[in-house]
Amino acid sequence: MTQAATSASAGERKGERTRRRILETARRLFAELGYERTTIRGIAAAAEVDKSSILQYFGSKQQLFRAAVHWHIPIAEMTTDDPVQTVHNFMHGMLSSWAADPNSPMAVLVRASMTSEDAAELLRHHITTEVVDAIAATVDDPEAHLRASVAGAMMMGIAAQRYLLRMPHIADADLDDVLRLAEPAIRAVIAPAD
Amino acid sequence: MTQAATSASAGERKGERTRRRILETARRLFAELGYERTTIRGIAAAAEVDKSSILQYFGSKQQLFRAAVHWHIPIAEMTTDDPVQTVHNFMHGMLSSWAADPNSPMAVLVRASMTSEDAAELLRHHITTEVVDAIAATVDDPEAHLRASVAGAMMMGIAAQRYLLRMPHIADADLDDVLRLAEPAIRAVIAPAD
DNA sequence: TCAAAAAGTAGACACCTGTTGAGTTATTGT
DNA sequence: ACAATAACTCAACAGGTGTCTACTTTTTGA
Repeated sequence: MTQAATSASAGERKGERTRRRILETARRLFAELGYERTTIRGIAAAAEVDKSSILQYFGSKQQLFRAAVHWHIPIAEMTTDDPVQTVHNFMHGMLSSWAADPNSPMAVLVRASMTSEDAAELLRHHITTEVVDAIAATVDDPEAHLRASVAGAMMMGIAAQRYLLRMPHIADADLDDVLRLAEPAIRAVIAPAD
Repeated sequence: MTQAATSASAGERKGERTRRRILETARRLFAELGYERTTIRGIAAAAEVDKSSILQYFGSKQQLFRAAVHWHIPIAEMTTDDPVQTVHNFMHGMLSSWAADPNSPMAVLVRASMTSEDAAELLRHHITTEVVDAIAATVDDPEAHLRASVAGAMMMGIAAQRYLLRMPHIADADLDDVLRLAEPAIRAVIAPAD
């Protein structure tokens, strides 16, 4: 029982495990409470770690937050020549990912962006360079970027009210029903030709 | 110079003036910073009032917040028989009111609802009973409430990204352009007949 | 096996929070 | 003019925050 017993699975340093546990717990709490109400002491208690360890690993609360909300959107696999299909991919991808994991980095960031300028700037940059630009590229129209932005805002509004705010009717409905109502509308925004 | 000099305009008690100044300042700060980051001391300093006066007038921070976000939507004047007109009234009314006053009670509440369950509950109740139910009443469809909710979510998404998050393209565009793109889409959600 | 390095812990710090209660000043009705 | 009352101010409390430093324990590589 020298080393193999506790360090578990792969030849993974012990620190990696706790680092990941901190990150997962932080994501969960940031998602539930927002940036301000989430405390380092709270994360430490939930992750069964000392508060000092968190600072040791991530430096500061801000840096921990940045690490927690870092995510990647597989744009290449979502954008197609067909706007109908593209809208469906984005919409379904976003909503089902939020449904599967209420603590998804994007949900956390959206929530925090309302009260933290730092978070807002991260979100603006991410959404603009990855989502809006990608959608706009598939739209042949002088207002392509505005159309993509409006469509993105609509999607985010639906996602926010369903998963973050949990508004009565929209949160209770089946995902398919929401998509069935929303998709044609969003398509109308980005597809001027129709 | 006994009383008319300082108590100003109407036969208004002195307390009314400061009460209103506190409320306006609170609205502004709650809008800029959200619920958590807005402090009673900060409001007191900005309103040039002692911190204790705020508690004297409103009891607690929560009660001050509730007073600050209390607003009324003139639904009766907005809903018509024509869904096209109704959608326009709601959309234009909401966006232009946010444009005119960035510290409108609704904007403040939307911002705070992301991090405060108390604020979220206020928003849910207000939106559901006033906006969603009103729109749903004009739609003849078994899914009327869901349709109204999805439409409302879209509107809020646009307003939030334009005025709260200040997303690049959607915040820079003319209001008319945004309305021109968004209205037909939202109409498509609540008017199944078309 | 055993020193070196990594990981984890305890305690304190300086600061800021909402809230309270007692005391002071200004404004009111008569 | 003057007592009654409303409006306001001051100082302090009890609790919570992020972060730092010094220390102890555990894990690691030769």
